[in-house]
Amino acid sequence: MDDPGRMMGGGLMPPQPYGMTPQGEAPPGNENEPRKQDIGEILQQIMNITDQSLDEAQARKHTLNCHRMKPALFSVLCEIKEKTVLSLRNTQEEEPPDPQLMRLDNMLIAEGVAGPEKGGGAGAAASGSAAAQAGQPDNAIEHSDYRAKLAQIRQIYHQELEKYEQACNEFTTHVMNLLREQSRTRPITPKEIERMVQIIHKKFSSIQMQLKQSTCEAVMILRSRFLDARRKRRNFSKQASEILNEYFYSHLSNPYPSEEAKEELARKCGITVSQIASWFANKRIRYKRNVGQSQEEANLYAAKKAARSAAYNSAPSPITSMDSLGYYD
DNA sequence: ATTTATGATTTGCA
DNA sequence: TGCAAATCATAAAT
Repeated sequence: MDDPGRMMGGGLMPPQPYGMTPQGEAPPGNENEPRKQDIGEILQQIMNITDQSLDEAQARKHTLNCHRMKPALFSVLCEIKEKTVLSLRNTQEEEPPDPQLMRLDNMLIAEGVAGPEKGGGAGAAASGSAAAQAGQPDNAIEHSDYRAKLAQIRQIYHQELEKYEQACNEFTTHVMNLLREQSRTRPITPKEIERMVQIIHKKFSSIQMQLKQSTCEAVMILRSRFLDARRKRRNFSKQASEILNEYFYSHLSNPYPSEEAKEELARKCGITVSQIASWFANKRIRYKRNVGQSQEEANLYAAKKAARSAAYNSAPSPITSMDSLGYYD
């Protein structure tokens, strides 16, 4: 008999399935190659995106977004980010209020530039009341001039500030849109967007600080120009000159007002006692220099005084005290 | 642009 | 310290 076993044995030889690989380790090299290539390509496209025209870029973006590898790329980026974000964690610094900026802000408010719009400024009001004992057209004129200039500065300041504010907002929304759009392609947390916004604001606020700086400078210059006595001399008001001249020509024989008289004149003219003294010193020396020419003026004021005396005699005015010194001559 | 008027400062005197 | 005189600096007029 035959040997079925043999047959069996031979027959049992497992058939070699050609071309049939055990599943699993099949084409790792085979498919990895094109994937790498894809990513490189995609990255290249991303890099090039800024060089392209808008329409083109739009189209490319679209194809990128629809690319079958996009989710993979996204997750890779996520992974990378996961690793690096830890190192970025602590870059979250508290925003310390800049002392310099606060100084500028305080000053602008104090000067009435940054504060309430039509308040007129506390400083101006204070100095105004300090000098408001007697009606003083002189100071009032100077003050209104000062106020006008200050208002001008304030207007420009607010104008510029608003401009910056607007530009900042515009830029911020622009960047936010950009980031939001990019967040479809790469992972961006809201925190990051917030941080970016903060950075932008910081940049713009530094520009604003420059504005505040120069505004402060302008205010300082304005102050020194108007409020410093010596810098820019201002003539006394017509009224003050009248009063002084009347006194001078009424006391031509002895044009040396006493301390009390000086105070009275200072009060009436709205200037200081030392200014009165200075005025009389100048007047005396300049009168003496050319008595002839001053004679006309002397007559003028003598006539005025006479007229005033007559007016007083018929209807006494509420003005009192030292004024009566002008009566005799 | 130049001159004059005028308020402020400086100097020296008593 | 208060003043005269000279001088400075700027506003106002020419």
